[in-house]
Amino acid sequence: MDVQSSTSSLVAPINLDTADPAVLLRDRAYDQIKAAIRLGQVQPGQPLSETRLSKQLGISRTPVREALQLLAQEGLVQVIPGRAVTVAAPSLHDVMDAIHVRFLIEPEVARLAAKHINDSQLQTLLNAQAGLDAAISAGDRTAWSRADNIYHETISAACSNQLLGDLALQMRNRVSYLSIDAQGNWERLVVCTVEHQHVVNAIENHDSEEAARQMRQHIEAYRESIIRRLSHR
Amino acid sequence: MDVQSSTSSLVAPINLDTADPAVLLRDRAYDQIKAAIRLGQVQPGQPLSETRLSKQLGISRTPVREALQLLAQEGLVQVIPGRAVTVAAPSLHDVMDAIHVRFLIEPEVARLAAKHINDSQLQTLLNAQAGLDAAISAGDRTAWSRADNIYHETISAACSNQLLGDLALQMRNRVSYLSIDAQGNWERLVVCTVEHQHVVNAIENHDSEEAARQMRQHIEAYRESIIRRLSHR
DNA sequence: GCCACACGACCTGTATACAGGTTGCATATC
DNA sequence: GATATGCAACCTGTATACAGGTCGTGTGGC
Repeated sequence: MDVQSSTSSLVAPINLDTADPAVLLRDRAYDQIKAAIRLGQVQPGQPLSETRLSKQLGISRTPVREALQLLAQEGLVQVIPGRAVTVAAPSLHDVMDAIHVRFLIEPEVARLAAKHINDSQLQTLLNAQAGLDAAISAGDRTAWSRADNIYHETISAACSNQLLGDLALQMRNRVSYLSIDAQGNWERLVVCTVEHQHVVNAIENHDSEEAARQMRQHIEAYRESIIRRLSHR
Repeated sequence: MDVQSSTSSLVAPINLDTADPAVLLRDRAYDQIKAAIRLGQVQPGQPLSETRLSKQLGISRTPVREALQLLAQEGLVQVIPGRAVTVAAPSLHDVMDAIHVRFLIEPEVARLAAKHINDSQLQTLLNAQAGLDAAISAGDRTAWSRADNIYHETISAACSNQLLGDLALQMRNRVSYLSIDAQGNWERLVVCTVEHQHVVNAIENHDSEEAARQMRQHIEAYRESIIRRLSHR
């Protein structure tokens, strides 16, 4: 079967009438394409034709093109000039490089978050953790993934260094859509949830060093789970 | 005087005949605009009109627009949707955030570079250091800046983690064009050159820990020089 | 049966056209 | 003289048009 068949529309058309016209089409296209990649609706290596996407989204090529370039800058798609745009298919080496960066950045994000988090953010974080726990109990991968996103976004937002927080999210997004990632491995998700709880506890206690330590452990465990999974095959 | 007067062309027209047609106009526009910002030919806060730039470069708005969006993603320009694109004018807080990230990343870059640098890269690095020394002796700011760029680019390239190296360069570019930066302060440049030498020595000896330590000290000294300079006024 | 080549569909990169909104200035009004 | 108002230039966001190149297919030759 042709994987790039246009029979299955990867993205829903953008409703130009109801949506807020102040939101740029570029940004809406960006969100839709990014979501499609993260939900695994398009596989790594698969081509993303500007023309086809623009038809599916019901807008012109220009905003689609701009959205793809944003995604390329973030490493989610790969642009081969003059030929094609494909969903990025990072090598194992690339993945390890990204994890290395996460290992440098995220413990510091957690440390700062423990210091600077405000009440409302803390509440969001606790809710996200509760969502992770609930998803584990219910055996619901999708719900877990959704809560996980909120979890990481909240910590990043709480770290009081927007640049650092954004980088942390970007590094995470670079690999989180890959099948190599935790999503596929239920046992890893269970352990991961416990690790998350440790970080939350430290942040709730405003214990910066502990938060950093727990996050470091979390990333390290994440790294090892990937290595283990690969050598397993 | 009108700072955005079009009498002084900020960028040179792109020669469409001689240049390699395989290089996208977008990338050439990107290089030109980036250079203009880094050379201080356009000041932070100053508007960059797509229309005017496209006329000055002799190309259409499309590639100019794409170049500006790349620069926006890297934090060199700020886009205010529907209104204007301006040269980014980061606040002191923003600058400190970027330095914080550099403090996390660059020591690791130096550590890895000490491990993985190859002979050709090492030669380039030694040449760059010689260029820094020579520029100091000659009192030539421009030459120093040029050698400094090569210096940092070489270390980043040598660190064997392209993502990390690219991030390091990006964080540096975010602030290096500001007047707050070292460029304006000759004494800082002299000290900076010595610090660079220490890093080079460690890398040449393949002493990873020492390279990381020296780079950490370098960033810390850089941070303090900025604070000192600001409180000075 | 296998390889070379030509054709055609498609796609990207760039240019241009159009619409809506913003800014700044000049004029009018109080 | 200060403030409100209307207008005009300009600028961005989006759509569309055009040119060149790439890839796959199918045909012809061996």
